[in-house]
Amino acid sequence: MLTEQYNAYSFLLERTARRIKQYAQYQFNCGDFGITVDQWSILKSLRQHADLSQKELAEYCGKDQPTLTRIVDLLVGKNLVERRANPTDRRSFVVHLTPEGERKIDTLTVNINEIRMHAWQNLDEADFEHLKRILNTIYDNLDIGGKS
Amino acid sequence: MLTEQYNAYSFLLERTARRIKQYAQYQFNCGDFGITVDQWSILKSLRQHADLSQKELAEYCGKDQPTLTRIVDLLVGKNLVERRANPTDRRSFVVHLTPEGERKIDTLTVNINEIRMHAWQNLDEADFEHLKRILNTIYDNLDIGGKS
DNA sequence: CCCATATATTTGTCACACTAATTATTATTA
DNA sequence: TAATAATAATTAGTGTGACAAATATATGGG
Repeated sequence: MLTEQYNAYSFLLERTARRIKQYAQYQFNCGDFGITVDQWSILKSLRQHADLSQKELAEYCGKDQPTLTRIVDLLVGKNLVERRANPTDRRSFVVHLTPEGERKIDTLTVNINEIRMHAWQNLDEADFEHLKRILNTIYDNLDIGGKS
Repeated sequence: MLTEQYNAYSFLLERTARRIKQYAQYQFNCGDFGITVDQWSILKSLRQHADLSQKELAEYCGKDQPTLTRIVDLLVGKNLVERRANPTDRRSFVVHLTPEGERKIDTLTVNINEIRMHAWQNLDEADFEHLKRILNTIYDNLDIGGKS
């Protein structure tokens, strides 16, 4: 049965993704960063695009809205971001980095970049290009709703 | 900042893995398979290696033991597997496919292989080889405990 | 045999993903 | 304008992942 191999590839991909996250989270914990890997990705997104609405933030980070709501809850609890009224739409908030959030980013950026780098040892530019193309191909193959 | 790109690669990999699982689960739900993607991977493992202990099963599936315990609980609840006493070690069980579990596998295998295949359209053998090598390299780069 | 240590499983807690349903608000259109 | 549909955010429910602690059993050295 030849199609069995696709199961194997899927497995390999999921396993590797889990390991990347697990490794990063492990290092986060060792360094007492006081934050999870996913929370960090929200902060980083806000640094690059200030004051996004939760919906925009969800899309940008590739998370769904309920998940994003909860992550924002946790970040609010840590005083790293705050919800501000959206002047043009009272249904939505904009998520704003607090000064403490800004400081957190400045403090951790170098450490975290170094942690992230570990995954990619022994690989070269050509590998990255391959990987990027392959992953994007897969991603496009699986567009369920066609909402993009 | 050059190291930022590694964040992007990590993001891409996690996003693609999520999408693969999400797509498969979506199709599982559409087909009323009555089972999750992870539960399916347990059943498949048992088909290939009958009557593994939970620890062996966890290792083989790449899940940790508490997670596996809970998935087995769910499968037991659906009468697809059963826990049997391990004759050589009273601490452990062996997980055994019930006739209903066997039937479930036979019924779904063809459908699921087809679902899995969708992810890999527009890719060729060389791509698979690249991907496999790159993912395994990353996996090996991130061995935390060195327990393998 | 007794004790310390190791192992297999379970339980508890927190975080995240997905679905469905709810609420409040905005946009549309009849 | 009034009714309807669409949208942003939330909540609830289930499943999964990681980690720590608890329990029961095995195994080794004295």
